[in-house]
Amino acid sequence: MLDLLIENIKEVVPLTDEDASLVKKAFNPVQLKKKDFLLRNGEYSDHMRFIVEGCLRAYKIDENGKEHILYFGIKNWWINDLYSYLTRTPATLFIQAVSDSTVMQIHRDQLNILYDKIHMIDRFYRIKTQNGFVALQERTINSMSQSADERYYDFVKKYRKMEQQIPQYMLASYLGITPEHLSTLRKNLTK
Amino acid sequence: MLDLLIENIKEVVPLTDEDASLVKKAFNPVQLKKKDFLLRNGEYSDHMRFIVEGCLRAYKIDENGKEHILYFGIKNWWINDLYSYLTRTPATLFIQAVSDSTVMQIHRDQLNILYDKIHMIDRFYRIKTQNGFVALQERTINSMSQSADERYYDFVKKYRKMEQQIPQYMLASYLGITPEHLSTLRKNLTK
DNA sequence: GAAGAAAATTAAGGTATCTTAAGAAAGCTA
DNA sequence: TAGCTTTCTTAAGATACCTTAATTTTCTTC
Repeated sequence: MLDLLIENIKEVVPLTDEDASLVKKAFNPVQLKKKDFLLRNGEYSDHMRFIVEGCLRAYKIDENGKEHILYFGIKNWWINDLYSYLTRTPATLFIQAVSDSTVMQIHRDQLNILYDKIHMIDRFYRIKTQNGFVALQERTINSMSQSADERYYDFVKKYRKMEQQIPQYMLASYLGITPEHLSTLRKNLTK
Repeated sequence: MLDLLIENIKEVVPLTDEDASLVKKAFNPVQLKKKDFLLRNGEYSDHMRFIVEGCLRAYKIDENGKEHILYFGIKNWWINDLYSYLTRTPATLFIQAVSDSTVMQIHRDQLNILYDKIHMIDRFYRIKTQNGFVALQERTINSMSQSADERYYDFVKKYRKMEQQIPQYMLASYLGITPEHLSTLRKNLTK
């Protein structure tokens, strides 16, 4: 499990063996059963989290009680309520296991120590966050310029693997439409 | 102009005088008249850019020829087509001056040198990007869970200053609605 | 493998936002 | 200040997507 994490980092920045060993010591595993919560609205998010196995979703519940999924995460992805983590305020997001999952997490205090000791850790999270920003921006553009069926079609094309792991009503929530509407879209697409 | 830039960095990370001097040498000014482009679709985005004065917008034109504004930037903000910058692919965004503006920019090659020399520069962009990510995520949530008039109301409340600098049709584009619709929303709000 | 729970489908009526088009207001430039 | 261009408004008809509710299908659990 730790090896996957170190590999993930080394794909982006170099680490000495000593660095890698420091990193390994700082992370702890969390096991989640399907539907378990990694984080709930109102709790503090004091960890950065890496998915070793499984599938999770980050979502928000609005004032009308509706769920809005912000993103999914699978093996090798990072997932968090970054706002809550950075500002040390209670989480506004829920993070829940879509299937049985394993996550490696590091406490903020530990990570801050690593930032100071290892220049490349700062760089790693810079690059990861930049990539995440770009992906989120892409999504923002698409949700502004495309219709629901185009967004659905693109999602399936891009994340076929993920699409097979998650129920349709979650995909609908991610796409910003109702499950009923997604259902009729699918019917019309296969016609 | 360079002082504003250094101040902006020092608000987030410490810099020695020597560091600051290296940073200063690496940035160059760009003057823009209203409606001038800092970047156009198809060009390469080889610089990171900091706004010293004025107001700019980053937008995309979709396949139907419609503009979608991703964000505005004012004094003290960073603005770029980060995707293009990071992947060295032609820009998909336009960045244009909404009013006469001054921008300080650094070439990727120069910035990469700074990253290696100054740990704190890696950290600075990590933190800036994390903040940007969080802001973009906030926007994504709002566009999924709020109606157009709520989004308009929130924007005005949050960015009163900016709202006064930009024409309404740009605000409509940012909010993801037509200028006609924004116009009717405004009429109904003040009633 | 039966019973209950969760998810997906279908369809009818409703609403937010869009499209088109035309006219009014405001902002530049000579 | 006049004339031209850009921006904003108004309104009517169109459409994408929503809401509600009932039915069917699939998944879970004992």
